Amino acid sequence: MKVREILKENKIRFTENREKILDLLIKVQSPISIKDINKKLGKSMDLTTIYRTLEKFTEKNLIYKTNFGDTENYFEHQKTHHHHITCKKCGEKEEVRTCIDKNLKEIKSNLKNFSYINNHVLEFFGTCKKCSK
Amino acid sequence: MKVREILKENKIRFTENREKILDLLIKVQSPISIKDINKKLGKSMDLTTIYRTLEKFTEKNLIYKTNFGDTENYFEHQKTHHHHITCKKCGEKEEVRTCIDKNLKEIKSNLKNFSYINNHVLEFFGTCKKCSK
DNA sequence: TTATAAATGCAAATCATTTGCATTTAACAT
DNA sequence: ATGTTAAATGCAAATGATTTGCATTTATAA
Repeated sequence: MKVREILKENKIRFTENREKILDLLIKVQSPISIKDINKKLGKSMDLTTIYRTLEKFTEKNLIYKTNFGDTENYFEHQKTHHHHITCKKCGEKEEVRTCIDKNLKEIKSNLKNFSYINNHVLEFFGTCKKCSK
Repeated sequence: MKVREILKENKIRFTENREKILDLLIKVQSPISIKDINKKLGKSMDLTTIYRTLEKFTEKNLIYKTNFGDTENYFEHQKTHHHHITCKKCGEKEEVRTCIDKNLKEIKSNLKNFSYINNHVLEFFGTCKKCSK
């Protein structure tokens, strides 16, 4: 699906900047920081715009916003929902196809003060094989 | 168990500051920000010390470090492992006793480049009943 | 009791993120 | 096609959490 349509479906006004950013995220298919988005786009737009755009995409659940324990946040477009495990020593990452979704119904039914779950952030941390030698 | 023993077990040198911080976290049993720790301790120690202490406790898995989508990080001592759901509108929180632990073996067995999982961060977001009226 | 590595406090620096505001632009109605 | 208007953008400056360097203090083990 074209970015133009995705934005329309989600009631997000189409702009060149948003197209560039979403195109990039769809292509990359892995978590990327604001700084790196900026670099990859040849610093063609203001950092502020990137911040605001990603915030909007995240609100609409178009992308997954996460954090790997370091200072900056990461954003990812996911064709299929998944999470990651990050090596605490070298930062290497691997996809984790978890099945927490299977538990969602049960989790929901146990909630007292919430009517529904919008999204969740799940990250694993460990030591990769290289670093544990 | 006394803080003194906990620290010893985890090979963390005992100090008055660490005792105060861990005592507080054990008492509170809910996520608390650095600022609030500072307040609750009557600003009796430097913020830097709190940062460094919490980092150390987190490394040793004595406490759970997390983030609820806002600017600051939160730290929690958990008698029984759990997570939270946070209302996107008002920030209200509720405990979520998830069963992701049940999935850990399966997750581990699917990892290619990791020898083990050290810890995980899981947070849910949604709308609380009050706010969804 | 002493030696020593580690912890602390303080001040200053860092760095991701946010804000205000003037300007530009996409979307929609005319 | 054009004008209107709310929303998006860029820029500069502010914010605020977190980190760093360094001199001083303190807990631990010989």
